[in-house]
Amino acid sequence: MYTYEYPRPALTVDCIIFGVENNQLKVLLIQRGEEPFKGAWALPGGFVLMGEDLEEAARRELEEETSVRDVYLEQLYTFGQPGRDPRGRVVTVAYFALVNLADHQIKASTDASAAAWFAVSNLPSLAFDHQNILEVALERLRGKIKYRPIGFELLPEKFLFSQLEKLYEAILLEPIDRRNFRKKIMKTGLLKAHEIQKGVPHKRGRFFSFDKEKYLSLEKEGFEFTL
Amino acid sequence: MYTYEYPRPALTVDCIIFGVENNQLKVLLIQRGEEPFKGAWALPGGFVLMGEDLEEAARRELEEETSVRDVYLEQLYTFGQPGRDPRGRVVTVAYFALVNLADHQIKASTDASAAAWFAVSNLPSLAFDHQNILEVALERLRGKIKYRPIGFELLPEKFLFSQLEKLYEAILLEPIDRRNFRKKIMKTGLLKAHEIQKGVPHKRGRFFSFDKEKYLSLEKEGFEFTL
DNA sequence: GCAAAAGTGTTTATGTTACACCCATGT
DNA sequence: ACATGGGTGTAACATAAACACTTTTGC
Repeated sequence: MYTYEYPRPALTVDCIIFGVENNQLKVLLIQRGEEPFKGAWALPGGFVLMGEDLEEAARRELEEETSVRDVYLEQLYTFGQPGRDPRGRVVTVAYFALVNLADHQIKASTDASAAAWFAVSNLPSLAFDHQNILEVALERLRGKIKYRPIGFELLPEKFLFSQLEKLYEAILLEPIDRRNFRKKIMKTGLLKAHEIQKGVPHKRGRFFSFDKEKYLSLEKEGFEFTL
Repeated sequence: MYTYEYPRPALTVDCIIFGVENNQLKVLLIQRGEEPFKGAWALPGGFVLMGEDLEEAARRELEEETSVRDVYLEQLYTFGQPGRDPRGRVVTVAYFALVNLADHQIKASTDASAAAWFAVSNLPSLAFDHQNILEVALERLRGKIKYRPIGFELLPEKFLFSQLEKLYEAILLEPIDRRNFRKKIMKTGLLKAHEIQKGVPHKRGRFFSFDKEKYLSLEKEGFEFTL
């Protein structure tokens, strides 16, 4: 009956996957096995299939190329400047993901010849306009972490307060006052206390976890998590 | 040389155009002249051409369908759920625009048979998933107006303080304390004073304009405009 | 003189910042 | 005993919230 008769740009998804390791913010990149930019590092991504929702496509590519599953994923921005891909008109919907490295082993597969974590402060040069995309993602992460509790997605289920603090420092690149930070986070009532750390050559800290259910219900009533 | 051989979704842009009239937040809709949803109200939009950037496409459609030009425009979100268009797979990149109704006369043209402003509190039922898109846009507007000076885009170049205040009330749907509001806005130093209103049957107010240049330079130094 | 909108300051409460010392543990 | 990171409170300061009356004008 009705169909569209227009030339169509190709449509892809690209993923910016953030993780924290050694108190540094890192991004997962894959090394391209094909031309163009063969051998260069790039964001994992690929084509959106016909019956597939955009987020679904992002999750599929994420898993195919990096075996990352069940992570926080959010649409970032759509990049469609003509000329961004030498093969022709390609529009890409970028997603950014937050994973905790402790619980995710990353391995290359499918058409990615290798996958590796790079500190955002020390990136290789990237294929296509991926450097630009990554900068937009970083900006979003730095902005959003101040008013949404997404930082917890980068930590293991149970974490020490010092880990949370160093996470914020790693992302925002500015020092945090330990006492004030703890007061503010504690006042939200969203951390559950767990057992105490053991086997360390100094005073033992307490483990905490983020109470996501409680957050989601408070959020509905207008509560805002702000740093 | 290299080309992509994949089925391609059709790619469109849709625009959510906000304006304020009689202290009410309104959206510009067009009445569809074609099937599907012939006769229904919809967001103005259309196909992205092959050599065209996404924002460029949005501006073109905006002008073709509503003769709106030179307005604030920002990418909102990309909607690509299979089934959102009965004609087949269509992915749309939504943009939202802010215009001041005083300076823009809206007329229908091209394939839109009519264009009209609707109060967001009293919308007709919309074609496709446009109601959902509009809700996302409203959420963005309500969030962003609190931390970026975008409200001024909805007012004429010179405005009274009371207009600014009513604008915020119309968008946020909550009352504002006139004195505190004025103090906060004035403290930014971003309003330029102009002449005094005349011909009104009550005390005359002063006109102000927003100093965008000053804002942009302060912004670079880390200044944040927050309500 | 009345109706309508403009303009203005002070007090109180709340939130934010700055800051330094002792504690517990493994080696 | 020492090195390492964990935990804690208070005072000063800054920001936000609550609140009501007087002014000017056209009719």
